[in-house]
Amino acid sequence: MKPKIKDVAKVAGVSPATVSRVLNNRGYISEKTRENVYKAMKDINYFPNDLARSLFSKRTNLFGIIIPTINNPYFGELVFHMENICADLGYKVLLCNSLNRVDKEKKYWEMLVRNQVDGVIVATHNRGLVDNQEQYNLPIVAIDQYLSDKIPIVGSDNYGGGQLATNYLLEKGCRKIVHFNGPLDLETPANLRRKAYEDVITKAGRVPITYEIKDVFSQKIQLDVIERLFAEHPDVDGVFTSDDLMASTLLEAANRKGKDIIIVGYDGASTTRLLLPNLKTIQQPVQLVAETSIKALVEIVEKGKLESMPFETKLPVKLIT
Amino acid sequence: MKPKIKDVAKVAGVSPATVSRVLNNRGYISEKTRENVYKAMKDINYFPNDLARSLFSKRTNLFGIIIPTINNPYFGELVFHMENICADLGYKVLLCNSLNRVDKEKKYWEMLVRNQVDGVIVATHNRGLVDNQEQYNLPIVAIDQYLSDKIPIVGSDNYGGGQLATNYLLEKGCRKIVHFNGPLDLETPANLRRKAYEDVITKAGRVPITYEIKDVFSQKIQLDVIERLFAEHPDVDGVFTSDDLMASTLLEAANRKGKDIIIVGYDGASTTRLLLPNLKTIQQPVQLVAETSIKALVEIVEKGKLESMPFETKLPVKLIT
DNA sequence: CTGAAAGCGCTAACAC
DNA sequence: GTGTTAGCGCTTTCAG
Repeated sequence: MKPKIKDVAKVAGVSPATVSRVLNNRGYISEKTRENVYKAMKDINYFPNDLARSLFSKRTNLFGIIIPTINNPYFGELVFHMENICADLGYKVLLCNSLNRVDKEKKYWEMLVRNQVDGVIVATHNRGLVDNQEQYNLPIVAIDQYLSDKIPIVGSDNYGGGQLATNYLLEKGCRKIVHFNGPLDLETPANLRRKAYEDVITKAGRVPITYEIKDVFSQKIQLDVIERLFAEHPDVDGVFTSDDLMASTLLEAANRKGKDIIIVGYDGASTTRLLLPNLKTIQQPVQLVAETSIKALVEIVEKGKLESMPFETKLPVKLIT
Repeated sequence: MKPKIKDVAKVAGVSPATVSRVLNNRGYISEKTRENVYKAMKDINYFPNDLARSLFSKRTNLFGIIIPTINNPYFGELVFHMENICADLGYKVLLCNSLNRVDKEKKYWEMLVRNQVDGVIVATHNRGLVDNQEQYNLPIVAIDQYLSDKIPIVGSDNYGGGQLATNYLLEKGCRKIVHFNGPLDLETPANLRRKAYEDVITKAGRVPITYEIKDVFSQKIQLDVIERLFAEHPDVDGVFTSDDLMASTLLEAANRKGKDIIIVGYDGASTTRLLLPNLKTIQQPVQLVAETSIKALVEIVEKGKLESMPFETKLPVKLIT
């Protein structure tokens, strides 16, 4: 049986209350008893039960992080940083891969509530769940996504990124510049990448050509769209894709076809940079996104509201060529 | 204030015990009251407090997963699958990125114990921590790593993979085949990759040439070693690296130097395959590793011991060219 | 400075 | 079938 506070008390010859005080550095305790208690804890190999403490304190120091999938260079890096920062701040991370499936995500929300998490980071496109969030009444910070006008957002400068990418392609002398984007019905700020493309292209006196990839995580759907692109615009010589994985797939397909296309992706995660160092991309400040969002969440949790930062934060991106 | 069982009871006009019974489907309850209770829960938006339940039941349905870093194609995919399977089985995942740092890992262990996790999956090289694990007295399953003779291991067939890779390079007619491996002082089964290389090369009547990369996660150290390789063996024409990231770095360097080298990596994670589809590699059955290890852990947790599988499981790998 | 006792939210005997 | 009560491990008034 695991030793409990009572056991420590017995060994140290004091009352449970005293042990608790030592544990929490609360109230006045004589040096002598404090030592005794510490020694007793060591001796019987005692570790406090955080469940019991949390039950009382109503704080778990637990955050839920909901993302589509951790098996992705960007989210992998994002969660990596988040978890790191959390560990430093004394928070623990419950990982939730929703796969962008509403049913899964709903279960996760309920699970998180039941586990009394102190707050949640959401980076999924969860339409139709907003009411839930309100009902749960939890501190939440959203990553690059509008959930409700009460939930703060942290993300990158999507519009700026789209401009950077498109302008780069123009400068490089591309004649026919196309854009690939993810599902549009999701109303995420990421759609601003496309908007920027359209604006820049239009301003340059050209006609925007865009393709929508309904399911970003399906390789097959991506290939179908690429096929269509090559059929409809064989003379394409520049593409801005709204993420690096699309860019990579396209790059590969273009190589196979012997096509010379300048491709600019989006995200610039470290793994992608490592494996595909030559891929041009708009790099998001992942670590900064992690820091900013976790800091915001902690503030809401600990102070009850967000003070030190705006409701929506747009972090600067960088063109990498 | 969050509603509790007592509130539900009041609304439903029954006692807390009855509500609890409904919640747990325990004992006999009349259809009538059951309905009433459900309705009350809906009405006041009640969610059970799993902390309190766990405190009583001594089961949290929580697993800790300790890995070096989630920001890595292989571990990202591994944890993705693990979390998925856990979710299906009703377990939750506490994510721990140890960065292979003993101090961090030690903290994680203690944290997991205090949080009363039901079990732990460890995929880190944590020398000097074994005694801790025994002291904590927790169900543990290790991924590709010897911890103690009591902790079951799940991994891939490292030796077989090493053979596959080396034989492939021989068959391709490589004259000078070199091997890159990670830190050797760690005594992991992964060292069998190198052993297999040495055996195959020796049997072919050649002399093994190996380079050790002391820190797999440092790009700089990798580049230094590559530099050394090119200086010492400019005629190298085949390399088997003990992971794909090394392979990628080497590939890049070789391209820069205009060297024609056949490279075979190890891992074959989906992200790597996506970004670098032409990279030859020994692919680990990630999903199977995840399934096997989680299933083993669940068995230990729920039945008190491992019955359905051997103490050490070596899952088959595949050569991808 | 320290102990006794009540309570965090829930469950399981034990009664009726 | 349902209610009363004690207790999971811990913290914190309130006494002393």
